Amino acid sequence: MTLGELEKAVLQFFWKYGEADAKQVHAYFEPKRGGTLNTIQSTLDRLYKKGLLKRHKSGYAYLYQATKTKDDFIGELFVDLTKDFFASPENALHAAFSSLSSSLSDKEITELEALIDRHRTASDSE
Amino acid sequence: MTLGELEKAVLQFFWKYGEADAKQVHAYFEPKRGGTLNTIQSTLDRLYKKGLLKRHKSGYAYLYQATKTKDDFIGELFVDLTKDFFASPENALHAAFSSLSSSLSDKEITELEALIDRHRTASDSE
DNA sequence: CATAATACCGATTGACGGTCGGTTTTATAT
DNA sequence: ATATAAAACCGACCGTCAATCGGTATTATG
Repeated sequence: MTLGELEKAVLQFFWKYGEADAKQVHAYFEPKRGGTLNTIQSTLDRLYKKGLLKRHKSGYAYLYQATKTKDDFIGELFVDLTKDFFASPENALHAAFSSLSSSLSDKEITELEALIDRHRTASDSE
Repeated sequence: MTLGELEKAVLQFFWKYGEADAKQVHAYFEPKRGGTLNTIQSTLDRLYKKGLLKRHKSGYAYLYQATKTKDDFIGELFVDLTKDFFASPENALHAAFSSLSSSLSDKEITELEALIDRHRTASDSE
């Protein structure tokens, strides 16, 4: 699943603002980058067909919103593009952390550790 | 930086086998997927121009090898494709872990934690 | 039922990976 | 030095896909 620049920007829009129709999305992007309403509609439709947006009619227009949270999207994206290189997402996560760790501050490491502890506790109680 | 199927496979080859010339790479892939030596050469050249392979002459041919470890590559790839969505790689790593954590076993979590501890210790001693 | 608002269709453009034939360059052997 | 074999390099073509947008069909509403 490869995403274009506009597609990524539009996804970001939905994670930030929630729900919108093509007209609203266009109003948001037009000052920043130009382009017609049609272009936005195509992009919305492409993201819809890719399963990244869902929609329902409201009056004339469709109202779109993201199907996944940003975190889940990133998680899936990560799995998707490491699957060609690693046997399992765990291994890939391990690799990514190893590589990135040297640029992480102690604070960030502590936060990540806290996140891990939280998960372990949650999983213990199941 | 987007990689094609063959490009990914060739990178994997170099991480596994180290150093090789076009002929050797072709010999490796021909039984699996066909294709001429020229196709392999183009791919090698493309990866070279992308900075993912380095090379030096040896006799007639160039000997290629990966410029980055697999882990570093994955780390950079991760940064690359999260930079459109997150302010910092740390946030992205956090998100990816949050999303993926539910599918991690306790053993995997413990390993990740150990990895983190190791890094913290190393950084303390600097 | 008219019309305004939006969806939908189709064509075009630009990148890019994959593919490979043909030509040029170069390392080696005589 | 020169022939030749081996590899690099060039250029073309195809398929895919995101971006773009004009034009037409559809549909919600007054």
